[in-house]
Amino acid sequence: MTHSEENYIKTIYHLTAISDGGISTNAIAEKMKTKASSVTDMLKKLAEKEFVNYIKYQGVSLTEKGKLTAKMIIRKHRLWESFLVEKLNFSWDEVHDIAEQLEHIKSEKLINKLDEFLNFPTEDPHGDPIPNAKGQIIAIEKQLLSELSENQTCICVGVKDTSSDFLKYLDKQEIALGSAIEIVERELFDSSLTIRVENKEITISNKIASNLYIK
Amino acid sequence: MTHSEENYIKTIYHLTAISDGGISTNAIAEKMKTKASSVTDMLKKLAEKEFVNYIKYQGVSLTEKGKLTAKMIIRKHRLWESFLVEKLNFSWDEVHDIAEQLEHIKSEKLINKLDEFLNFPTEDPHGDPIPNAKGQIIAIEKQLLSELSENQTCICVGVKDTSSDFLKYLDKQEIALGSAIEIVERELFDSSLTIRVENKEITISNKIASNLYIK
DNA sequence: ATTATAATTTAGACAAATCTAAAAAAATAA
DNA sequence: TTATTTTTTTAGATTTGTCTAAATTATAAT
Repeated sequence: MTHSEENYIKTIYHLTAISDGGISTNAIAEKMKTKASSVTDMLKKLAEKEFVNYIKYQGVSLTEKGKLTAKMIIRKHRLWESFLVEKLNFSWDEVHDIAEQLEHIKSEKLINKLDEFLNFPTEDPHGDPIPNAKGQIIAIEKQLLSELSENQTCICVGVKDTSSDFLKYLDKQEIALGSAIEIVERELFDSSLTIRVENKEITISNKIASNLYIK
Repeated sequence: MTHSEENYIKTIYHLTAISDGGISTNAIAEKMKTKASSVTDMLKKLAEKEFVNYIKYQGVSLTEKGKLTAKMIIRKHRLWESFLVEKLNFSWDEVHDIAEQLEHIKSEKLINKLDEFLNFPTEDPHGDPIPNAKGQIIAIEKQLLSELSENQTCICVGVKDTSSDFLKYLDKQEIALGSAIEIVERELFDSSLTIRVENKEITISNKIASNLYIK
């Protein structure tokens, strides 16, 4: 498994989660910032190695072997992110790029010892579930803040968008995983929300609210 | 800097420590288990990038830039080895291969935070010095056990050979960094030593004694 | 000093991962 | 249904790091 092969498999896995049916060559190319022709080449190789089901012009999907491989890469990525935040005191907007590198380190023993060292966390610093050593994912129940109505209260359990800009905005507003949020008012015109967090009232746009997972 | 370039620079650095003058193409090829022609190709590239001084047929040496690069790679390698042993409870014979991968992770911030997390260690699990953030190496005074005479006592501070076989042998004999060792008898015929470690008397060959650093 | 051997470099080839440009197939619109 | 546009694939080139085999240079031996 090369780094490149692993990156393709991971990308296909993530794209599968948000769209049904075969994943298109272009969708992969766009996500990976590469050219469609490069994607076609790689899909042939991954099909040859039985990580994907691929039929020309008809998109691609992961085989069981491919899915397990993807989940193990994601497990590594999220465990390393947890390590960086929990143990090395990185902030949650800094860890993605480093974890992108660390996820390719090859050693089953390492990742299982890291898991133990971190006390078998079930979610990473962004609230995303961490697959266990068998590749199983126990997803917690969650919904978007934008789906709640006035006067309801909830706990922030994750973010949908994980861009640095969004995460820094949340830091500024003192919204973190575990924060208690109460919906004070919903504006009908633009669906913006006035919420109470940490005893402060702030107004957030619908775009913000629809990128915050709560329960 | 590619992984391959980093590996060549590291190898040249290590070979420089044990031999004077220019490092030969063949020496590098042997150490890296590759072919001399591949080494020649890479030396040209490294010279182009000013990591090495290279004159055809006359061997190679690191420039100041190359030396600093080498030391930063070694810093990463040894800090990760320390992490694996201290925090993840790996034994000292298991960490080399994993650290070979981890040493290529690119993030200055990561390595400095790791350094801090480990409390700025000065030696790795094999007793080798860890270069600091500026690339400075503070080497501790040490000599080989084989150089000591009868009745002298000392403390084990490192190993010269770091092969898994040797380290496992030491584990079996309960010799670790920090162990107090007393020379009970030296056999003239083969220079083997009878030593007292952890209140046990054992006999070790000269080969063992000349791979143990003590002070 | 000449010859033989060893070390090193060059030349040319290959695999992996990428790209551009052109061709082919599929999807969409008229 | 035909034409146009978009998507996808192919063909051929490029870069990186490697290799083998041949040529060159250096070293050692007689």
